[in-house]
Amino acid sequence: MREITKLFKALSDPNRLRILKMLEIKPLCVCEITEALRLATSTVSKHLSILRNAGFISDQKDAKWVNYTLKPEGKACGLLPIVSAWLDNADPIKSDAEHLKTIDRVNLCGN
Amino acid sequence: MREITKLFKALSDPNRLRILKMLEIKPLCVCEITEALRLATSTVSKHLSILRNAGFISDQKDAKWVNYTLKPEGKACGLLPIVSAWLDNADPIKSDAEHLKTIDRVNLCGN
DNA sequence: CTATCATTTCGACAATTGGCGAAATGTAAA
DNA sequence: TTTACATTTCGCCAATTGTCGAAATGATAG
Repeated sequence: MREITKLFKALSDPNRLRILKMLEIKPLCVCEITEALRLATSTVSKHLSILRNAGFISDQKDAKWVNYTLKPEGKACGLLPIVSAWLDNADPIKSDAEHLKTIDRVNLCGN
Repeated sequence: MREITKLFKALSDPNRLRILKMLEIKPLCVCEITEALRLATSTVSKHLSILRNAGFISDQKDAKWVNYTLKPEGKACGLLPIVSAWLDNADPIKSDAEHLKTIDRVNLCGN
């Protein structure tokens, strides 16, 4: 029961939904997501830990960065196709996708 | 976006999930749900308004009582089959179903 | 018309949540 | 080994949430 409510709590925040939709496009590191959402790094890190803990995403170290990716297996992701389709028409989602094209981790974080 | 997060917030509380599962069995009035969950009536009423507002349930007046029922149409209920299956194995759900058999609104609320 | 009674609304309170900046962590490069 | 820097953790604060009891509501029954 706790597992299940944790899963829905994770989906209850607009910034976390934006993160999931951006990860649908490609894996991203914390600083890229921070730039896209315009939140403090620590805030983004906390959102990511909530999504990871609920089973939606996982992380892999890559040089200086931590890449986050959608986790295709697991109970949680049975919902994602449905939710994802709803979100395509929601407000900041399309502009996030555009914004993402202009974001480059090397430019963002120094090289 | 707000619509969608409202929907997930509604599913983020264990007592509200218990209510949805009980309504899957049969329509219930507030006092029956109150007895099943052992919460204050006002608390149950608020949970029901959150579920109604998110599009999961609707209410019909029936003599002295207000019957709540699952709402089969609407975006919200696309999720329910999936969620419902998860919950079948969750902890208080089965005992709620048993408990429900012994609950009668006429006995509960005087006649 | 009045009284009853199921339900909703209100006000209060403790607990949780989302946000921030600062400090800690840990890894990669020098 | 030491430095640099991306990320996480830690306090803190304001806002939201789940809960209750009391008061308001509103419809039914007498």
